[in-house]
Amino acid sequence: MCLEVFGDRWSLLIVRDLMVRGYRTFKEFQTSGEGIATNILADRLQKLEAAGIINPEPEETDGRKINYRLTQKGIDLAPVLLDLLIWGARHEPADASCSLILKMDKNRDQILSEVERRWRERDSTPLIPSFDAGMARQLGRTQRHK
Amino acid sequence: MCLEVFGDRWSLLIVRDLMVRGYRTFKEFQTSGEGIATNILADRLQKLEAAGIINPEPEETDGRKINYRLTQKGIDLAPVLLDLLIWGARHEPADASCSLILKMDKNRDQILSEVERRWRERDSTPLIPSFDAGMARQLGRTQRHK
DNA sequence: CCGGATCCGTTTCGATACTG
DNA sequence: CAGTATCGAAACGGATCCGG
Repeated sequence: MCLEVFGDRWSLLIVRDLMVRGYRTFKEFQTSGEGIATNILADRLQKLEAAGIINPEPEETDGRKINYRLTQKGIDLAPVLLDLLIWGARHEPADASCSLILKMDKNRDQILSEVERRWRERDSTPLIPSFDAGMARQLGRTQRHK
Repeated sequence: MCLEVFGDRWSLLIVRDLMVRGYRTFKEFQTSGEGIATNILADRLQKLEAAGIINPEPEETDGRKINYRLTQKGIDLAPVLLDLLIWGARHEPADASCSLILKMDKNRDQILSEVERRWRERDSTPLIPSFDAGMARQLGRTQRHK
């Protein structure tokens, strides 16, 4: 079942940050600005691992550090996220990045293969900025208290 | 933000049942087999309405009955669900319907326009059975107690 | 009957503090 | 840095009640 990923407020954000931004470590997620609590973060990382979506690999140079990385199954979520992004752009009040995102609908396949290439080659340079911006807006925390 | 839909265990199931199966009424969702509590169901229907994803319209012949229906914004979620389904089929242990679903990847556009046509013409006949089966397997409740 | 609303016990979440 | 421990807050689930 995929309700470990969807049906949860954080898992999708983690996947996004791994895929679109170049996040790798516990710390990066923690200070991501979304304000996830450490225990929840730890729990979600575990569950995503159990679901075969991410994989923790100790860094070679420094055994203490752990680098989380999407598995093939994880990177295969890219089409879902991209469609979600397009959906949001289409129905959100107009905004600068929306027209850019809607253009992405046209080169859908091209963008997806670019995402996959980056993942395969461990290329962590920032992805298309409007992709990131759109994702942030679309999936951003809903600021629920104070 | 779209976290009213994703980031919740039930909303996506409701959208699925509206889109793929022909569900329309409170009762149908309630007895859907997923075992949603009536208060939660009422709450989610309200929230989906507030998000502009569904629309309640009283039936003409019988004012008591209410028919819930996806809005344009709601039916536009079809690509996301379809990709989610394909993702699940690709990574779930092989199963009869998987190969069918993977074929859907090829006629993605065709299937999406068929879904939209059904919605536009209020055609509630069952959709491609393997679509439904896949969705049920993919999004089905995780049987969490007893 | 249908579409909820209300009450209440239980489970899960989340913020903060703390630890190896 | 990468997590546990704790504990109050919120969400959930079951049962029951209610208006049309």
